[in-house]
Amino acid sequence: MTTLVWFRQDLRLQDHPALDAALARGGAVVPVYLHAPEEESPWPAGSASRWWLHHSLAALARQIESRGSRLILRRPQDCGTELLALARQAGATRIHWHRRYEPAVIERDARIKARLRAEGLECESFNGALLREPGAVKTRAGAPYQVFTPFWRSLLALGDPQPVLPAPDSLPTPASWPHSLSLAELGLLPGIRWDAGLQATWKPGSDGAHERLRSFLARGMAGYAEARDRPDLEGTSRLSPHLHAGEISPREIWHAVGEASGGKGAWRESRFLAEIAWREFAHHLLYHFPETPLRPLRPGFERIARSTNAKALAAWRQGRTGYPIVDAGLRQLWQTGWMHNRVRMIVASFLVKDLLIAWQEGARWFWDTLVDADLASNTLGWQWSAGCGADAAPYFRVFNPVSQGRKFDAGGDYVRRHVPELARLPDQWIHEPWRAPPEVLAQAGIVLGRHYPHAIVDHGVARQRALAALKEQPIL
DNA sequence: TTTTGAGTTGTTCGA
DNA sequence: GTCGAACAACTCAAA
Repeated sequence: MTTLVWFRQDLRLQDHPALDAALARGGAVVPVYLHAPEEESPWPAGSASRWWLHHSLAALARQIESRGSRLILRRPQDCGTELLALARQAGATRIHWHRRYEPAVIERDARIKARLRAEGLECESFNGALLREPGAVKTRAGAPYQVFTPFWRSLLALGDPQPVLPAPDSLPTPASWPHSLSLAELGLLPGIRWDAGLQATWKPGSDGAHERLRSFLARGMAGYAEARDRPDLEGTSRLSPHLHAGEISPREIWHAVGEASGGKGAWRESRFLAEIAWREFAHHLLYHFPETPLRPLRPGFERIARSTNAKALAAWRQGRTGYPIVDAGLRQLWQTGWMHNRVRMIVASFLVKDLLIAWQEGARWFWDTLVDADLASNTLGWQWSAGCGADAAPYFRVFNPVSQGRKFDAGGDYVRRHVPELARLPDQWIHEPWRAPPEVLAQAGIVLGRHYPHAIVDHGVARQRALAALKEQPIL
């Protein structure tokens, strides 16, 4: 009896319930990955995500091969048809996969499952991505939570997630293998090789994920709550792209935190696991409010007048707004496919409030450029910043890019790293070069408007404009 | 059903 | 320099 294991956002062998269940039944296993971006419209993986996916698949294929098996790659228009064909070619009677929670994917998977069953195949899906699935965490009234804190308390009350499943030592192979494309034939890598910065920053794959987790836990959790807000430090785990690709599971992280703390103290309530819980919360919200990637959770916000200033949007994307911390963030994103969380909030506030541009524009840009682009987390983050989502920031909370820079990048290291033309500016002026005395600018080799742009808006003016625009809207 | 306390991440102003 | 209040009103979740 042969089982197809359809790998999706679960590119790992450890803690893999779909694979584990296939092995438990005995018989051969055929590991399959299908690249079908048309079926994920309107959110097919962006360029940075595809780069990650390429390398993550390479890592997974190596792991599978080291266990005497193969990863079959295909590039179908229609996954249902392809799975059916693969099952026939491999003599498989069962198909296993892990559930995903994006609206278009849920719909597609339901269609596929019905079709495969109608064709006489056994189909089973599992939870491989979340501590608790949507539906497991509900208010007493049975409704989905829309506020994080009670959600988190409720999640904690459910206790520890199930123990981590070990990776198998070997994978039993079928009598004959279906044909596989080469990884290059999936066409995931960019035509123009802009990916040097990504290559230098990341190690996609399960091994890379576990190295990150190990070094993060070794630094200790004591200073995390403060260090995580400092873009100039290595204070965060940087596990987000690994989690998105499923190279590591949240259950593994949960239990690893417990072990690292020796099971002592309030490790379950730690700030770090709360961040893992935010990821869960984002998935719950996406599941229960599937229209939110495109529309505000709070409908009153749809009527807010928004600018369509293409030049301002382009300046924001390119990191040429004239606000150093904003530009540093957007350039870090462009170069490394990632941006520090604190800076994500700063650039989001700047786009949505200072420039009055729709949050959806920011979400789209992040979608294409982030290696951790995740529909649930990206949607939650942008709606939170725009003030139109769950647990949203109040409308009058407008980040000041200068004071945020001073507070969280006091020494200017982060700005200097990503905006090298400002590198010689003293700390005092690094976050507001327009206020530096002319001789200081000259000494730093900067002519504003030539080496570094003038600020595209005056934050004081922009803040007042944003407050007025948001205030005058009747928020139903 | 109604009430009540609370809600990740801020800024500015004036005492 | 420091501190508290104001910046709104709404919605959620539980009692």
